[in-house]
Amino acid sequence: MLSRREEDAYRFIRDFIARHGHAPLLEEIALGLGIRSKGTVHRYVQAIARAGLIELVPGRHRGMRLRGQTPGGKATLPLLGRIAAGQPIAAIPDQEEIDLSEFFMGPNRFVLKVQGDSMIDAGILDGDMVVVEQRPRAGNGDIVVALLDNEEATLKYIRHNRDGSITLIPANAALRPITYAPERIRIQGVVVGQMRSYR
Amino acid sequence: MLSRREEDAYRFIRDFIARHGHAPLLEEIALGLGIRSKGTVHRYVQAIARAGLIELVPGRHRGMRLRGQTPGGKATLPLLGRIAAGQPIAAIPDQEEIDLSEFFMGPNRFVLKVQGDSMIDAGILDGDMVVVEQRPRAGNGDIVVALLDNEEATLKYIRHNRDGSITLIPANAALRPITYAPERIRIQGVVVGQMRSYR
DNA sequence: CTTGAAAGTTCTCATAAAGTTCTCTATCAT
DNA sequence: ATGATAGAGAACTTTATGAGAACTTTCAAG
Repeated sequence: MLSRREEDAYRFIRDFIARHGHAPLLEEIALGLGIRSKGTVHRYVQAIARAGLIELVPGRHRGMRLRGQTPGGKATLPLLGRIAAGQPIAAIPDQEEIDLSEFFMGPNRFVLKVQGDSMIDAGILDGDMVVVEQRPRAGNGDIVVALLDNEEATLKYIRHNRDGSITLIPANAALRPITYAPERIRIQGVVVGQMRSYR
Repeated sequence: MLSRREEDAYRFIRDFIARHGHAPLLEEIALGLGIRSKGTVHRYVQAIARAGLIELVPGRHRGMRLRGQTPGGKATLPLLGRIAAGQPIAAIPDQEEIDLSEFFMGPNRFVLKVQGDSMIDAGILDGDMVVVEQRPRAGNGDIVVALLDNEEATLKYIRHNRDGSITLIPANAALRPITYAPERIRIQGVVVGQMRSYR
């Protein structure tokens, strides 16, 4: 359990490492927190290490390493900023941390692993995970998990037509949209998120 | 069996922790309940602790911790199975769960919001979040955050050439790979994950 | 390989801020 | 009446925060 300033120091260290690629000096932390005494900063760093959030190499300059934990065991990562071609990383002022559980969690949700390339032009690749919210209805343009004739499940864009029929539209130039009678389609859920892990 | 006001205080504490990530001060609770005496609040907090609803670290500022945490706070979603065009959802036996923190969390990681289309063919779209692991070196084919001339940050595939030069390769047919002298490039990190939220 | 500046470590001191313990008063239902 | 519930506030203790001196170790320049 860190105190307020200790937490400030921890966040500073974390962002500093992400931005610079190496840990800050005590004096740099002090500057960042508006403190003049590096002795005080040292005390904070020790507390953070004792809390298990960083690893220390005593004596060594910049001798801190992050550990893969966050305060409170919460699944949060620092949101450093935006990256765009042609500009350095622009800090996002309003939001400092992204909470993975808030990003994806919700009632009636589950995850599916995607196989195939039918949604590749929508940025959903083979092997990706999609977060699906179970829901019997969807809006036009939603990406849905649709069960066709109670046999085939597919991941497609959906469009409800005037005549009541339903068109499932793949995001892949090699595939064609197909229109079905509404009774042949059952919507199992709507895609609300997508994630991918590079190994 | 808390009294009415004790229950009020408990609810306030719970909400406060959910909102701020740390426990409130006695004075903050007092303010929230419209009480002026922190002595009174202290009595309530003690009662709540005696009832086993929170854990106290005596003396410590903000020294409260929730107990009996609802498991709803865990960042896991059920992994139902695979979805592929042409087949029903193939249930994965043993209702697996996917832990978002394990999926993305790790030391030295941070998140960037992507702007632009330079990696669109790699399934990284404008507005996506990428999880970056800070690391000064990358392997061929990794997607990296590269700082060019200490000025421009970009997201590209990387290739190390025989002669020591470095080629940054966009995943967008409209853009061309460019080769740079190694001293012009600094690798800020390697993309280890990507996520997107549909609203 | 030496050496000195820079960085980390260990203290002590001071003050502000927060928690703890009291006592006192008032209301209200039994 | 009596005990449970509410609240105020004073007095006191402990933490949290910060400054800075003195010292040791690291690191890089020569």
